[in-house]
Amino acid sequence: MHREIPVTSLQRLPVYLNYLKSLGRTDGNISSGAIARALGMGEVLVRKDLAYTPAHGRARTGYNCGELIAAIEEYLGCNRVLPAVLFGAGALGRALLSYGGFKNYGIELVAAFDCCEEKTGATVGGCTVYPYAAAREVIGRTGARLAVICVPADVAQEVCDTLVECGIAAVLNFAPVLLKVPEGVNVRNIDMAANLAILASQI
Amino acid sequence: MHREIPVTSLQRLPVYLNYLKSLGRTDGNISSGAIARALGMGEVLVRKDLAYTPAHGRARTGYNCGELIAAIEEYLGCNRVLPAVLFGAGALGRALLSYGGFKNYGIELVAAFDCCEEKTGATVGGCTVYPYAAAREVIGRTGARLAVICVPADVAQEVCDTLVECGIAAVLNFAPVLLKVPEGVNVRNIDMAANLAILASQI
DNA sequence: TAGATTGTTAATCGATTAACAATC
DNA sequence: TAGATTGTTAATCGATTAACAATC
Repeated sequence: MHREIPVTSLQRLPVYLNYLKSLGRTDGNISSGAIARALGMGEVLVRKDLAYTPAHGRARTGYNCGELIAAIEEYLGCNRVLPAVLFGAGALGRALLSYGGFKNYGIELVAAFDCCEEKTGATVGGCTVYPYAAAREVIGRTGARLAVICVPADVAQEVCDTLVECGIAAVLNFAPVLLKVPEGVNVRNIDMAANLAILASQI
Repeated sequence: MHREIPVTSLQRLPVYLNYLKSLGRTDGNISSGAIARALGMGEVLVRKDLAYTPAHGRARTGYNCGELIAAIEEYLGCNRVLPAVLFGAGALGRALLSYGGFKNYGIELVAAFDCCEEKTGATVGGCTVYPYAAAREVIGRTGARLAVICVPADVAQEVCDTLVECGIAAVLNFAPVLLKVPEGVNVRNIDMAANLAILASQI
């Protein structure tokens, strides 16, 4: 029936979701054309993207706002609660632990880890910071399959290897290194400095 | 001669740069094939990407490591120092202010702004935190054309409008909103929660 | 020279856009 | 009904990959 969603489409779903939520109304309809104009994209693209979700538009009227939001949230899995762990309780790590935005997508940071003894034992954003040695036990106990890496670049691969061993299936990596992982483990990289550099080079 | 670089290629240049630097040698040669294997990409793609920079490989020997690093750095403008400002001195903003990685790309955060009076006046990562009212003066004085937005989603557009008025040409936006900007202003978005959600949905 | 590697031109692949029939 | 809008099939566009001549 439907082919698997392309990553490009998947990346746009949270954009639609943010926009729809920002409208602040769950009743009434909205057309793909209206969404497209608001976000500066093609309307066919919007319809194609939404077709991967359980959303179902109606000719002449468009999509019901509330239903559309619910459909995207269901597709992205915002309704279940998925536990995630974070490695590296530095400034960025602690910022992420304090950040409330993950719960909108049904993700909860349940534990943090740091190699530095001074940081372990503390609680940040409701998460206890454990030493690395506790990783296997805590990951096993919480059932986390999702991890965030905020450690310095030179130890990121080592940390990642440990995570994979502990059964982590997906990693959001903030360290500026390309992590080597076995097939079946999914990695997304966010290099904030590189993103700023790309903008700078275009000025 | 050369067409303008596609954004996809531009995004890979920092990846090559990180990898080459991680090798820790500036003498000796490296082939596009070796880079490709290490990073899991096609070797023709690597050569095409590098062809946008001033790098010049030699048949049979490949690229000189030091020259290649220098060429990518030159292309990305890592050698000049470009001033940038940051809006929103919350946990994420402060983490970015303390982060040392921008200087590798010739970018320096020179000032921060926050609407909260309690935060203004402080110094984080060598940056003074100013009130919003000082934006025009400080941006004018520093000559910053690059800005980072770390404010909550509901005020991001407002902050962005101010920035554009102050002559900012490029914005790195961490708020989960699609910013409306006039033509000629470049925006890149980093939605950290959405990135984690994309991974989570694929588990 | 022979062979490895570059740089470039042609082919392929996938994503976006255009066209349009279905339908409310 | 007429017209707006969806969902889908075909066309286009751009990026990646393959093929290959140049060359060190």
